[in-house]
Amino acid sequence: MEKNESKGSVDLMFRAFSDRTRLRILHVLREGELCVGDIVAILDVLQPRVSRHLAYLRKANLVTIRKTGTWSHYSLSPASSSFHRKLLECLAKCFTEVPELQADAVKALKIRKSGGCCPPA
Amino acid sequence: MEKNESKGSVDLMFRAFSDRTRLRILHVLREGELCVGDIVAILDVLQPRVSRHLAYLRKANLVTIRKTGTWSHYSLSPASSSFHRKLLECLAKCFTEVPELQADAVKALKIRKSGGCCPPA
DNA sequence: AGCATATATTCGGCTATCCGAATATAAAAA
DNA sequence: TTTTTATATTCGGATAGCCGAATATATGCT
Repeated sequence: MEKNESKGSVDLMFRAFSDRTRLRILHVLREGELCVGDIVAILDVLQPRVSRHLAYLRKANLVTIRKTGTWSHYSLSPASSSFHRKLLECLAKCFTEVPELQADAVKALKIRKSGGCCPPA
Repeated sequence: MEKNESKGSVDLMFRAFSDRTRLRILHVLREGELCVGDIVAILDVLQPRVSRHLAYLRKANLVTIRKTGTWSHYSLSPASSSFHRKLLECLAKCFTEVPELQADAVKALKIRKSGGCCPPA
C-alpha cells in the first residue's frame, strides 16, 4: 500500500471535498500555485476563511505550502495514493460541470495574467 | 452534458460520500443488491438509521430501489455522469484500503451465502 | 377486520463544523 | 524599533447534520 491510508486519512480527504469553499480552492489550484492573497481575490471571501480551509487541506495532505518571505504559496499535492489520485480525477470532472467553479477559473486566469498580488518567483 | 449536473447535484453526491454510514452502505452494495434488513444486519446499526441514509442516497441518485411486497431492495445506480463514474471508482479504491469496509464485505458475503433475510427473487 | 412484518418518517436533542470578528504571529520596510 | 503587510489562529455564536426513540405507512397473513 502506498503511504499510510488509514480510515482517518480517507475520511479526512472525503470531508475535505465535501465543503464548497475547499472545493473551490482545490479547483483553482489545479492550474498551478497561488498565494493566499490571490485565492482570496479569486473566491472573493474573507482571508481568515481561506486560511482556515487551507489549514484543513494541509492536514489532509491535499495541498503543499511553500513560503517566501511573508507569502505562502499553495499548490495541489501530488497524489500520494491511488485513492488520492481518484479524488483528483473527480476534481477534474467537477471542474467542467459546476458553473461556480468555471467562474472561478476565469477569474483565476485573469489574476494570473496580471501577475497576482505577490512578487514573481 | 449527461443528465443534470447542477452545482446541487455535485454537492449532494460529495456529501453522500462524506458520511461513514453512507460510505459503508455504498460499499456493501458494490457486490450487488441487498434488502434493508440485510444492510442492517451487515452494518449492525439500527434500522431507522439505515433507512434514513438510504433516503439520502436515493435523493443523490446514488442508489436505486426495487420493491417487492414489503421488502425494499437497494442497489448502486449505474453511473449517470462522468462525475458519478469517478466517484464510483473512488469507492472501489477505498474498499481495499479501509479496514472497517473490509470487515463489512466479509459479513456481507456470509449473509449473502446464507440467503439473507428476504425470500429469493 | 385485526395483527405481524418490513421499511420509512418525524421529533428533540446533541455534536460537529462553519462563519465573521478580533487577535496573534512573523517577516519586511521605514 | 515602530509600522506595515501577509497569513494564521482563536473565540463565541449560529447552523447543519447525525442520532435514537417513537411513530407512521404499507403490505401480507390469518
